Amino acid sequence: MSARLDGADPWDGGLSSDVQEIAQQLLGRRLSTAFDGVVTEVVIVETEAYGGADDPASHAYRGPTERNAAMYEKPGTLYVYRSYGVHWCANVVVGPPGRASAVLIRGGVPLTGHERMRERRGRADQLADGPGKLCAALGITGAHNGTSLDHGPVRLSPTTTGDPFEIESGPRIGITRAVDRPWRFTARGIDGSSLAAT
DNA sequence: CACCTGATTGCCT
DNA sequence: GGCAATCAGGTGA
Repeated sequence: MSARLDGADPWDGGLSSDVQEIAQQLLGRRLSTAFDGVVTEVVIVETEAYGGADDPASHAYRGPTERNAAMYEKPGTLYVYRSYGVHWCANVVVGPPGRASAVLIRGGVPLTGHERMRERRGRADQLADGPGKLCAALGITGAHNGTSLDHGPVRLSPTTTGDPFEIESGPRIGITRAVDRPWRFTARGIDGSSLAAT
């Protein structure tokens, strides 16, 4: 399996209705923040697709709530929620509006701002290899929930790094409902070694 | 209102 | 591998 964006807006047209497709297309793209004048950036290497009312594992399965409100916003909106009362997890809302499907960003490879990310994580390794770790490394918090990934404080690049990779799929992690759906996607072949480091 | 669970992480044995 | 941390949402009395 392979995925290319070819410059097309991944949230437009028919693609928007297929959250699994988008989840795979987000692999290899860059997620970045620039707080206090310091840019931190990772390459997305692991994602999970979550549907709306049709997905028992989705936060939107039981309809709109105060927490999941951002999921009902337009595609390209950032949905951040608190996990286990401790961590933050970031999702990319995908279309169409009102469907409330989103892609959880589960892991990334550090690309820019390693020093700042090490400070935020309090350690030098495993900076972004988990949804909570990734948010911590980039400084993403609930304050950014509902912001635009196109114009907001948290940005998602429209293209991939260009590095070749293969996509592996498997069951989603940490859920108890709809565990049979293989909606977790991992980019195999991206380890950061060939990516520019700063 | 009380209780339970969870799209996790990191420290402990 | 086990388990505590820590809290909002969901469930039920």
